[in-house]
Amino acid sequence: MPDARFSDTFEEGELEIVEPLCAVFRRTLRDAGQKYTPERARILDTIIELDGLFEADALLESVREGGFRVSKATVYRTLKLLDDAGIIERIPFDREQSHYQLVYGRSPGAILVNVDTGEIESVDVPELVAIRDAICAKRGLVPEGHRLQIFARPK
Amino acid sequence: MPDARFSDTFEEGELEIVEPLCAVFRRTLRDAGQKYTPERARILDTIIELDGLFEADALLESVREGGFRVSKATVYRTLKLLDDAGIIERIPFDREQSHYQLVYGRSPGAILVNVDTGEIESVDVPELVAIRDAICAKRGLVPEGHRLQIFARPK
DNA sequence: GTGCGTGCAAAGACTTTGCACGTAC
DNA sequence: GTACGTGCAAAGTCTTTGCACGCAC
Repeated sequence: MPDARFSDTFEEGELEIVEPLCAVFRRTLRDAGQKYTPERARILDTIIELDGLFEADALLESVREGGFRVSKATVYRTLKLLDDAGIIERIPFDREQSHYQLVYGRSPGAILVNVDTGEIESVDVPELVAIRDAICAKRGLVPEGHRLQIFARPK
Repeated sequence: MPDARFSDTFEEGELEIVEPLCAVFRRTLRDAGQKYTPERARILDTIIELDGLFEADALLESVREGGFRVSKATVYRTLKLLDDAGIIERIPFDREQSHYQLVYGRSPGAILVNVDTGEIESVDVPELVAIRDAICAKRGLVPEGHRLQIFARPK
């Protein structure tokens, strides 16, 4: 199995990533006195392979492909670390398990949910930032982030 | 205790409600061959008193005030009915229980979350509809709804 | 009178945690 | 060598469900 610790499969046409994600994660961990283990590296790598939009159990399954052994607990613990590091974002859903999305270095967008098929797509919505900031400014708040979910069905 | 079945405490300056919410609910139930029970009436009334933004356990507690006896199960079952009827909307949150919001007759808006205090406010964002519709149109989808959460902290 | 609704407790789904062992630094 | 991390299984949280009884229509 490949050693994910030094790979960087994250490539987006839209914007230039100056630093591999794994380096970001490693630095964040080190700054908190935490360790960059093979499990954590492998999990981040798998998230990138999944195109950055996934559920915890699907991630676990993918991580285990090829015989890599990880526990559910480690996956959940790593997801929380990645969330805290601002690399991914947890997206809670109705009557379903949470989804997670890669967000680091991407412009904040929306989740488009096809209510017929359950299919989920990530959409860029740059103008949301202005809307959000205006709402916060009016109340003397500093925006920390936002999340938009759009539900739709085929015509 | 007051009989909620015939009261209508829902009043919004912003828009005119032509029909009491309880009447909407009652009609929806009847159309589905279901019954308008005191429990259901009381729960809807309490939601209105809570200004239409609440969590399931807070609702249960409020409903029980004054000695009214209801089970948790009935509250959850009624919430699902109200959601299906388009009167309220379930809003799943991170690492927390879901929140619910009164939406019937209101323009679709956003939830503003103060990440320091956990306080939650409902905000009108009419321009979201256009954004949403444009995204759906581009993909040949019919919009069913949307949901925006904004996270902010005091300056 | 019949079918839908209710309460209770138990089950469920997803996620988190305690503990003993293992390993990155 | 010393935290910190891991796996396992058990516990937690919120929510849903099965069943017997009760009530709205």
